[in-house]
Amino acid sequence: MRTRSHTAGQLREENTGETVQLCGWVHARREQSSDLVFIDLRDRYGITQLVFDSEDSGSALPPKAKELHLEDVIAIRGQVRARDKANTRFETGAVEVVVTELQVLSRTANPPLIPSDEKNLPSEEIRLKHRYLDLRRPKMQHILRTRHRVSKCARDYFDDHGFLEIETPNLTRSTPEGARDFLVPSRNQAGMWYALPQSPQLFKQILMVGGADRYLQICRCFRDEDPRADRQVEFTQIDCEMSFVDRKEVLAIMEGFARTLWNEILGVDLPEFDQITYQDAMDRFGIDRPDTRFALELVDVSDLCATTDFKVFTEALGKPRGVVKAICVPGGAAKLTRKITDGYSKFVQNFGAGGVPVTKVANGTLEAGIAKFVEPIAAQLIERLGAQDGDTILFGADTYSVATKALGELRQKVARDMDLIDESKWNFLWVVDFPMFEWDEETSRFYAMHHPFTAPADHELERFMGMDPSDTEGIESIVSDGYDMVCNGSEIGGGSIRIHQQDVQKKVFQLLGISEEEAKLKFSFLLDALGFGAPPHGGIAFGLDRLVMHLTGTDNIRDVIAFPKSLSGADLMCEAPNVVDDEQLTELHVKSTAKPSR
RNA sequence: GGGGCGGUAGCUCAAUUGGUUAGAGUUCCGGACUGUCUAUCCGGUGGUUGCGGGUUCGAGUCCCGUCCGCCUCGCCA
Repeated sequence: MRTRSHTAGQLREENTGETVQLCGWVHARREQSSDLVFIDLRDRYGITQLVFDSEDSGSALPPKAKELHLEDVIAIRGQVRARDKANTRFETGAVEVVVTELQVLSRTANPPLIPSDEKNLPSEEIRLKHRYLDLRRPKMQHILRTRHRVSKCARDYFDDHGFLEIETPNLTRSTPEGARDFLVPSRNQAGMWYALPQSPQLFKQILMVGGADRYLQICRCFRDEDPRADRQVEFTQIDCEMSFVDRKEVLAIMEGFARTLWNEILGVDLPEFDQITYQDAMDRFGIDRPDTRFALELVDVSDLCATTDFKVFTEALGKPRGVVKAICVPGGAAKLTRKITDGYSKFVQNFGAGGVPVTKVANGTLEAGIAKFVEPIAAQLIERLGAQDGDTILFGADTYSVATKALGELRQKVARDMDLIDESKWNFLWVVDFPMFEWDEETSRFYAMHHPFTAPADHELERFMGMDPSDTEGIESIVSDGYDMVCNGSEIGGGSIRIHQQDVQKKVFQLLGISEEEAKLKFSFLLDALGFGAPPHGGIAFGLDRLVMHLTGTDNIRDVIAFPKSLSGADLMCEAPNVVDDEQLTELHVKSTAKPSR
C-alpha cells in the first residue's frame, strides 16, 4: 500500500460511502480512548481526519494507531463517512475516513520541528537546518505554491505578449563594475576563471541584436555581497527585454504584468501606476523607492532657516549643497515622547547626520525643543508645513545627500512608530528619470547609477555626446532612460532603455573613466555586437523573491526560497560552503591562502 | 569590516543583587478515558546553560576570546 486513490485535501460529502486509500504524514493525534483514536492525515493538498474505532471497524486497529507518532508516514484504506459536526478548519471537514487497514511506510525520530505546532515556531536556525520539516508546514506549502503560480503567471503573460523564453549561461565571464562576483576556476585553462552572472544583462541585450525581439527568462543571479532581510547572495529574476520599443511601451507591458499578477494571485485590481521622477522622490521622500502609503513628506525650509541664529542650521547651510528639511508629524506631540525623539537623533547618526532638532506646535506657535531658535520664523514654518496644534516637527540639517537620506529613513521609522501605515494598501509607482551617473567620493570617479548600458534620455542625447569628461557637474545632471517599479516602498523591478549605438556606449565608458583598451578587453563582445546592427531595445528585471514576499505577506526573503542561505552565506542544511579534497584543488590549479584555523 | 540583539531539556521559554538540587509548557515514554478538533486528565524520562579561558568561597548570571543565528550600516552596476 504505497499509492492513493485520493489526496488528503480531496474528499467531500459526496464521497460518502466510498472506499478510499490515502497516504501522508501524521499531522496530529487525538487519543480519545484505547478504542478510539483520531489522526489528522496531512499531505500537500490538505488534511483529512482519520478515525480508528474498534466498534465501527470491528478490528484491533486502535492499539496500532496508538503507536503512531507525529510525522510518521502512513498509508490507510477505509470508508468515507459524513460527520455530525463538520470541522470548518479543513476543506475536508465535512467527512472523515473510518480506517480498516493501516500501514506505516516510514517512522520518524522525535522531530525538532513539529509542522502542526503553529504557536511555537522553532528558531530560524533550526528551521533552516531541518528545512524538510519546515517545508511541511502549511504556511510554507502555501508560499511554495504561490511562488510556482507567480512563475507560471509570468510565463503565461509574457508568452501571450510574444516573449520567447531563452536560457543564458551560468558560467560566464567577470566584467568590471557592479557587485562582487562569485568565481569558478577553470580546469581546462589554468589560471582562468568563470564568474557566475550577477544578471543576464549583456546576454539579453545580445539576444536583441540576435533578433529574438522579445525575451523572457526566470533566472538565478549571484552577487557576493552581504545579505539582508530582503536580499540573498543567490536570488531569482524575472528577466525581460524587448526590441523596437520606447520607455512608454515597456512600462505599459510591465505594468500590465504586475496588474495581472496581483489579480491572479490576490484578486486585487491595481489602479494605474503613478510616476515620479527620481529627483522628486528624493526631494519629497528622501529615498528612491518611496512608500506612499503615508504622507510625512520632506519639506525644504532652508530659506526660512537661513535667517535664524541656530548654529545647527547655519552651519549646515554653510556646507556645499547644505539644506534644512523638515517633516511635520500630525499628532506627534502626544505620542513622540522626549525619549523617542532622543532615539531619533541616535537613529539618524547611522546615516551620517548629527541629530534631529525637534519642536512642537501648540497654541498656534512653536513650543519646546528648539522653539526659541526658530521663534522668528515660527509662523512661516507652520504655514509651509501645514502644521497644526499637537503636531511635532522634525528637522534634518546637513548636506543635501545626508539630510535627505537621514530624514527619508526617519520618515519611515516615524510612520511605523505612529502606526500610520495602512497594510491593506497596494501603492505601486514608477520612479523614472534617474541620473546616468553617480559620483563616488572614495574612488573619486563616476559610476553608472543603474548600469553602464543604460541609455541617456532621448532629449539628453546631444548634450550627453558632447559632454567633457572633466565637467563633473554636467555629467551628474544627465538624466537616463532608467526606471524602477516600486511597491509599498520596496523596489520590485528595475530596468532601462539600453544603448544600441556603439558610439554612445563608447562615450559612457569614456565618462566612467574606462579606457578604450580596457573597454575593448572587457566589453569587446558587446561593442562588436552594437556594431553589427542592434535594434533599439529596453527591458526590466523583476525580483521574483520580492514579488512572492509581497504576495504572501512575509518580510523575510528566506521564507520564499525553498533552500535559502544564512546571513553568512551558509546553507545550514547541507553545510555549504565546505572543504574539498586537495586533488580537486590541484586539478583546478588553485591553492588556498586561508589560515588553517577551522 | 562596524553597531545591536540572541544562543539554557528534542522544541518554545523562565531563573531576583553572583547564592540551596537550573524550572515551566510542549515533544517523547507509561497510564486513564468511545466523538475528538494542536483533545483532556494523572505520572515519568530528559541539562557539557554554544565553545574556550578568567575573576570569585561560589558563575546560566560578571570579564576576555571565539563560533553560530538574526537585525542593521558600509556594500548590493
